[in-house]
Amino acid sequence: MFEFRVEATQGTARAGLLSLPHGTVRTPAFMPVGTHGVVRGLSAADVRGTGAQIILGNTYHLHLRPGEDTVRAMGGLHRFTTWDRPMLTDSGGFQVFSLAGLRRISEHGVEFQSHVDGTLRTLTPESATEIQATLGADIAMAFDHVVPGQAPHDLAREGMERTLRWLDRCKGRHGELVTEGAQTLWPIIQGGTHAALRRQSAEGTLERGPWTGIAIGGLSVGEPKPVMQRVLEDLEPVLPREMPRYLMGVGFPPDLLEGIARGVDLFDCVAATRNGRHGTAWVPTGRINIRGAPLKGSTEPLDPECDCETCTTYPRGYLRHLFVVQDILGLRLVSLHNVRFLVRLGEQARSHILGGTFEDWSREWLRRYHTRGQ
RNA sequence: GGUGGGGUGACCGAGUGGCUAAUGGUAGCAGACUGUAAAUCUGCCGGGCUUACGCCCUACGUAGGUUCGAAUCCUACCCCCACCA
Repeated sequence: MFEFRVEATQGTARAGLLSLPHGTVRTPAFMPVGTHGVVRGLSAADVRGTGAQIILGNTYHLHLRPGEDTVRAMGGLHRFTTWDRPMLTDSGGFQVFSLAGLRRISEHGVEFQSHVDGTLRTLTPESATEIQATLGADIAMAFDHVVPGQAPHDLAREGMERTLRWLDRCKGRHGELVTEGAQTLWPIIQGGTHAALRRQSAEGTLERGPWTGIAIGGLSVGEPKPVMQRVLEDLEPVLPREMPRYLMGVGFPPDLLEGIARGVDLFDCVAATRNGRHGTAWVPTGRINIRGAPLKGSTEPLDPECDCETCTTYPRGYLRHLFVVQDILGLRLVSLHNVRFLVRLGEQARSHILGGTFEDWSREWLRRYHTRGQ
């Protein structure tokens, strides 16, 4: 249980197998985000059909609705959602960042004004851990303090140091609550864009181990892409080889490949479903605006190279029509494609790492994506 | 035939002497979105010229008129709607 085995490497890119209570995840892998216990707009069968091996849920959102006790009473997160494969719950740490303005941070924890009904809710390292233990995903995340990408050194240091102190509390509570083998807790590296802080965060985190996996948080929150890549490069040699690395909240297709090249094994991102709902689809030649005039009347598949339901069934002109008339089917179909696109990108990267062709393939893939096809 | 109301940019619809190339919507076009407060948000939206500040044309049913100045006031005409005969 909670084993990770690196099967092959190419440069710093890795292919591996992560064993979890509800199944094994072949990495690199993209994890669709199901904040409220649903990958927005998609059924569990839809998500299974994309080849996704593991999905996320969110502590803060599931705590508000329906409440972790309700989830437990219904048999836990897997039974609740009918998703029987591995799951991970995010701790609510990201909401410290995304709900800035609705929250107040102290050493004790974070006081949120619920975005649903305005009531005051407090999340602490202990309660976030308890909620996640009750929800019962395979992996729980430590409650961290995320700061913006442009955060100055002092603020980044404060967030990073607090995250370490909170990690001790999460770990302590998790040890008390969770039966060995039922759920694992992963820590999160912070430190903003500051190399020394990142290294300090990684070392401090590893000292507090052992861990079955480690996450890199606080990236893709407003900093330039080269900065994110530099942080990953700085961190790579510091992280133990036999530990899965999860880059939180990333990303767009190129970000996946750039991350994989720098040693990342797991990703999650809302962009696949959000962009899908907003009418942007990813294809090998870049992005496509589904509502765009050029798609009117087109009988081409969205992505001729894709094997998803959307691309093998509906022409572009029809997908555009669904967005124009604002039918919910359009949101589902494009979300479905985008999720499949990222999942497949992970699958392709994996097979190229195993075959020793990752670097060339990746370079060509990125060139084509950025060139924007005909 | 009479009385009353009305004709505004692709559409709906404000405006009733200067701040009006004309409020708002809709449609259209373009863009953004990275551990989900998002089926959301932003920009453009008469034509031409200019890198830009800006400039020039055309425009509020039609034609005339009043005025320094009119979508807004006056006259005639055309058309639409309601009610009465």
